[in-house]
Amino acid sequence: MVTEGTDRLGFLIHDAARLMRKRFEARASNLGLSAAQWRLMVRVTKEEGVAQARLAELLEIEPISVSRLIDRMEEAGWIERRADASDRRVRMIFPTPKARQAYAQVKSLAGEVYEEALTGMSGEDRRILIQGLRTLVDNLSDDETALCRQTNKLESTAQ
Amino acid sequence: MVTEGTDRLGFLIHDAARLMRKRFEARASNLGLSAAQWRLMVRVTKEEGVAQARLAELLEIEPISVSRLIDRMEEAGWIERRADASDRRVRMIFPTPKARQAYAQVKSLAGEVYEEALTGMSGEDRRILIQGLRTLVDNLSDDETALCRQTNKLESTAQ
DNA sequence: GATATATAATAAGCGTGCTTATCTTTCAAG
DNA sequence: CTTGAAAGATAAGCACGCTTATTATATATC
Repeated sequence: MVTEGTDRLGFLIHDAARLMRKRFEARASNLGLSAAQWRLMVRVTKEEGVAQARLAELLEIEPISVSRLIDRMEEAGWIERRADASDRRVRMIFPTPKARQAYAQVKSLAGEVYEEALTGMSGEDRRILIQGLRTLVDNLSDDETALCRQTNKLESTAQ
Repeated sequence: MVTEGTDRLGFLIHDAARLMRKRFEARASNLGLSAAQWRLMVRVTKEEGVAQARLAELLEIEPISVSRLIDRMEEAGWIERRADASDRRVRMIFPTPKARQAYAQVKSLAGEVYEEALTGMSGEDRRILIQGLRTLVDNLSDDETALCRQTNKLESTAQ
């Protein structure tokens, strides 16, 4: 089954992700919040006190990447590490008051970017685009992370 | 107009791009070719002898990024720099025989990844997904790069 | 209880993007 | 010509992802 334009899919998605990140960061530049930091902030806000290792699972990045992302976010005053009394290996991550205050603002800012991105598309086409992206992500997710994906789905329906 | 799931668009596209790059690079690992290097190789193959500054425009990345990408690709034997006789500031970029030989193989490899990504989607949904991504990229492209996008479109229809 | 394995976090170093600054070369204005 | 602006390439240094290795702590097994 050959759909016209499919041979550019990788380039298209790469460009879409890049432009979306760029537009978001331009909007959030006054806050000094990057797209990666925003992704982490969403998780930490929904699940306060989460351990770094769990964050790495949720964000599907490596623990070391979380560690350094959190270094910068802690320095910028977005989150703070606290020791876990029951397991001294663990650092529990909490949003700061600054993060809690900024959350709603950044969320609506992200919504604006999405609306700009989808301008000119019908509701039905938007639905198919989103669903197509979900299918694509499912198709490309490794089997060994399937359990983790299930968990994410349950959470996202609960939000 | 609120379409269900739209509030996750940024996360979805980010994940899709990440997984696609990851899957491609896993497949191309025996060749030692990254996704970024493949994007550049496609351009250089279609337009031999292109200058680095022009490559930066085509790829929509910064000239310095092209410079370092090419450093590594030259070292790996994918491309070569040649001096431009008429303008000694310019480095003309050519694919090596090795690149020409690998091109078809990598192209079909990319096609396989796209097919895996789209598994389970109807032809019509694929068409809408691709068109939606095109719309999104157009919507988010800055006005100052509009001329460049026009150029790209003309080229891609000609391929 | 001692020891082996597993887990949480971090360190070191690389790839690919970025911004800002510098160097060389070209070209245009006087 | 000369001089100054523009353009091509690169350097330096940062963000955010990665792999591989290390340290500290928990836990399981003998």
